[in-house]
Amino acid sequence: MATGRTHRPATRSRGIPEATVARLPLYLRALTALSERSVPTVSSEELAAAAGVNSAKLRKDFSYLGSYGTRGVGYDVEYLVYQISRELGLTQDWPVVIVGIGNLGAALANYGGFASRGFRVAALIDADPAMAGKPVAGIAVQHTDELEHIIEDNGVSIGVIATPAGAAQQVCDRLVAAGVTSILNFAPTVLTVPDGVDVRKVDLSIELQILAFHEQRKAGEDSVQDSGPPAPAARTAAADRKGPDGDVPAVMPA
Amino acid sequence: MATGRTHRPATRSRGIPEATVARLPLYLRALTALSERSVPTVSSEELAAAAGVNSAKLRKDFSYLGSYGTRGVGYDVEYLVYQISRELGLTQDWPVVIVGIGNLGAALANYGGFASRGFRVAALIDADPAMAGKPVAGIAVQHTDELEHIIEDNGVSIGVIATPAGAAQQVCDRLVAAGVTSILNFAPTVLTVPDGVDVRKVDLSIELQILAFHEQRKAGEDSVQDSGPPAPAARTAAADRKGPDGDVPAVMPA
DNA sequence: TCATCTTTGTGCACGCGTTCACAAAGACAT
DNA sequence: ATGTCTTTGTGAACGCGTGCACAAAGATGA
Repeated sequence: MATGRTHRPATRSRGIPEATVARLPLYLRALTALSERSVPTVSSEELAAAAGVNSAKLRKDFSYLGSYGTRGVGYDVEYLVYQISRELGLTQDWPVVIVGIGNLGAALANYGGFASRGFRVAALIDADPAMAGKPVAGIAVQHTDELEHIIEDNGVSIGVIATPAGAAQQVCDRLVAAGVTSILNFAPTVLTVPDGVDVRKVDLSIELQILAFHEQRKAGEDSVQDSGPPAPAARTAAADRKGPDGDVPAVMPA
Repeated sequence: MATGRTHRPATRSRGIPEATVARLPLYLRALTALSERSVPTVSSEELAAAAGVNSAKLRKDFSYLGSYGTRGVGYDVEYLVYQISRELGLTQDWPVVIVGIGNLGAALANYGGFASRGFRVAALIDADPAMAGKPVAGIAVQHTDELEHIIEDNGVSIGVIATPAGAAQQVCDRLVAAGVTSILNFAPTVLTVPDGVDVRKVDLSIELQILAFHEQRKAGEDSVQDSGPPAPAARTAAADRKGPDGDVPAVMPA
C-alpha cells in the first residue's frame, strides 16, 4: 500500500478513522458496479463480499458516515453511492497535474481511472524541452518553467510526481510553493513537506520486496536453518564486509 | 499505499511484524544511498530521518532482525544492507512475469527499479495477438497462451497483473494454477485467491480519492460547522435525510 | 395489532503497532 | 581500571483497528 506520510498523529478527520477513509473508495467501486446493474439495494453481507472485507467492518465504516441503511432490508445503492462520493469529495472537480512524463507519467496520463471520478488532468509537465508541445494522451506537454503558472491558473491542489528520484524533492517543493497541498508520489524517495500537505506514495519496488519476503518464507519453510548471522559482536570497524554468500548486492533503483 | 490483502489474520512471520517488513525496503534504500557515499556507520536517529520514520520505531524494527548495532556508535551500513537484503530475500534471483502490456505494463517493464534488486523480468505476456513478438523494454511480448509454459519453465513465483479490470481475475486464476504464489495487482479489482497466495494491490484511483477526501477537508475547514454526525439518538424514521451540506441526493429508500 | 424474521448499528474485548523513557552496553579518554 | 558519554535495545503504556455477538429497528404477513 502506498502509505500516507504526514506527521498528523491521529487525524481522525471529522471523526472518520483513516482506515475507514481508505476503504470508502473500495465500497464506492463495488456500489458503482451494482448501480450499473440497476441493483436497488444490498445487504452489508453482499457488499462486504464484493469489496473483499468483513461485513461487520463495513457496517462500522458506514456508521461513521451516518445511518444510511434500513434494518431488515440493507442499503440503498444509489443513495450510498452519492453519500460516499460526497464524503470523498468526488462531487466536485479536481484538476490534477502530472509532473514527469516518462514511461510511467505517460501511462498515468492515459489511465482511464483518472478522468472518471472527478479527477481531470489539467496539465502534463516535463523538464525535457524536447517534450514540450508533444501531445500525450491528447494533452500537450508543457515545460517545467510553466509549473507555477499552471498551478495557479487552474487552481490545482493535487499533484502527481512521476519524475526520477533525484528530481522529486525539488519538484515537490515547487508544487507546494505554488499552492499544491496533496501529492501522489511515484518516485522512490521520501518527500519532505511542510505541515498541512498530504503525501501518499506508490512504490513499485517496495511492494515487490514485501512480496519477496513472504515468498522466501514460504519457500524456506522446511529447509531453513537461519545460517546464523555473522556474529555482530566483535567488529572493530569496516571489518567483515560480506555476507555468507560472498558479495553484496549491486546498485539501487534510479 | 498499496495494501496487502491477504486473509492471514496476524502473520507474524518468523516473529517479524508485517508493519516492520513493510518498512525494511525503506531502510534498505536509505542505507544503500549511504553506502554509495561510503558512509561507514549511522545512528538510528540519522537513518530514521533519512527514511522518514521515528527513531524508536526503527530501533525496534531492527531488534526483530537481531542485535546488529553497536551502542554508542550506531549501525554498520554495509553489514545492515546485507542483513536486510537477506531478510527480504533479495540475495536471490526472483523471476517475474508481467501480464498485460498496455501503457502501464510497458511502463513497468521499463522501470529500472525492477531489474536492480534481485527482480528479473522473465517474460511479458499479453492477450493481444498483434502484440506477440513485439519487443518492449528489449523483451519480446508473448501471447497469453504461453502463460503456463512460461511460469513453469522459468520457475516464476511472482506475477504482476497490469490488465484491464475485467481480465484480472481470470489471469490471476491462471497464474495461481500455474504455480505463482505472489501477485502484485494493478488492476482496479478485488482479486480472490486461495490460501497461501499473497496479493498486494496498487490502486491509482483509490490513492487519489483518499487525497481528495483530505483535500476537501482542508478546504472546508473554516466554513464548516461540523453539524455533528446526526445524533444517533432520536431520529424518527427517514426524517433527516440530508448531508450537512443541506441538499438531498437523488433517491432514497422507499 | 401482534408476531416473526431479517439486517442494521454498536458495545465490548482483544491484539497489533507506536511511542516514551530508561537501563544496559560499549567506546573512548584519563 | 575507572568514569563519562553516546547510542542501542526494550519494558510498559496507550491508542487504533478489528471482529464478535447481540439488542434494537424496521419490514412483512396474519
